[in-house]
Amino acid sequence: MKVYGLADKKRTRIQTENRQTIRDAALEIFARDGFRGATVDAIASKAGMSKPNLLYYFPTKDEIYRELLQNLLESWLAPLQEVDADGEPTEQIAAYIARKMALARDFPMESRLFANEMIRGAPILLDVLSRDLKGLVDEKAALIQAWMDDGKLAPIDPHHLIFAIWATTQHYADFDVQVSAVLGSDSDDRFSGAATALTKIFLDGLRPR
Amino acid sequence: MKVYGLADKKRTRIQTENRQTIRDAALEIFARDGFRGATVDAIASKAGMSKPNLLYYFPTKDEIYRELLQNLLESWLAPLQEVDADGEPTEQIAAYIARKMALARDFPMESRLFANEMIRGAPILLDVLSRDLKGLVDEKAALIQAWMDDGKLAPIDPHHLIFAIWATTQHYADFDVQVSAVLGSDSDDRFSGAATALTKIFLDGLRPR
DNA sequence: CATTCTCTTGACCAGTTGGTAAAAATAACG
DNA sequence: CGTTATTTTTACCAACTGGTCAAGAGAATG
Repeated sequence: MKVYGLADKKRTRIQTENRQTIRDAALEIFARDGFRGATVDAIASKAGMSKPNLLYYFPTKDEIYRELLQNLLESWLAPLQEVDADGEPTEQIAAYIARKMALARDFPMESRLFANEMIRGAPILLDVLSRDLKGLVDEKAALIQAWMDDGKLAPIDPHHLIFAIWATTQHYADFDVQVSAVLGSDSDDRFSGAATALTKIFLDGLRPR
Repeated sequence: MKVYGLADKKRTRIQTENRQTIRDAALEIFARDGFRGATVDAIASKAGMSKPNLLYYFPTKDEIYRELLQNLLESWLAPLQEVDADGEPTEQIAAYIARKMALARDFPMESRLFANEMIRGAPILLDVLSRDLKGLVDEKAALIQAWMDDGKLAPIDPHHLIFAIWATTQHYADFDVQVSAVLGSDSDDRFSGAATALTKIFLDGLRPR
């Protein structure tokens, strides 16, 4: 019996365990080598099983990749969704930066997987990007714009503001080698230092008051 | 006669042309698929020549990749080097952002190539990162710190400030699909809008004055 | 404990991979 | 124009690629 049927929900204990082991291994490999550069053998080896055994749980390399991206998107959109129209604007932005920063710290491989998919032109995610993501961003951009119109925030194109928050936070996951080569400090210090600096930059900027 | 000798400077017209054609093709492929995902066949095909023909000009896939990274680094460090200790601080920062933004606009594939190398842990560039790059960044960070100590800029960890400028500008090259899926506007508008927004963010921040 | 269902393995396959060798075609040059 | 050096092609190779298949090992259940 094949295990990966899409509507199939009755899973054995072994199935549940092994599928998760495979996901974990695949995330590492895909995040580092990209879809084209990753091999089923490498994933199987990291998962501690033979290639045919892995392919018993997932039918194709493609299917593993798609499932990883699928799982990723939910947790990826959450921090922006939580931006609250009823909150205090600068507080909401600061909290959003903190949430994204925590995500970069705790799930760096997910961030790199996403970056890889973007760099190669988002062949899998393009649809969901221009539908769900665009919808959410437009909605929150409108909210931020309203805050600006009320004079509660300085007027800055809210779309680019959101991009800037994405870019700066994800940078610490995607370019971790570079950051650590330059800073040298340990991982915890880097992320907490980054969080402090980014909050200052986004809220107050560089020009002295 | 082999063509790729390192100390070999006497190049035929055909050699010069074909080596450049290969570099251009390889940049596209490596930037999209990463080192592991790129194939010599794909590069040769994009360059309009056969695989053995390509390998007459570059001995290995590795060699092409290394040469691209080599060429890249010079133009990559330049904008930061140009930050001038004798200039007006906020002006210098703004000009640096503008230079980096122009680079992202005009050389997006170079940016993606670099991003790919970082994501996979910088196996080729790690040394030069922790030597040359760290040296340059530390030097300019000290300069920025001096400006802050003089009260000419608000006090923000200058290393993280530099990272933030890298992240935000390169984002528009590396994540171009995402940005264009969300914004939809044409490329010129995206980049000029980004430049305006980023300058405001970095100089004045979000908190209304 | 026998039987059925699940899981794992080894052997295999066709296509692709990075790269080589030698010959054929072309260009450069005296 | 003949000769030499450069460039391109054709044929090839061993290793690797994603994936299949059938048989065997192991677990679950009556």
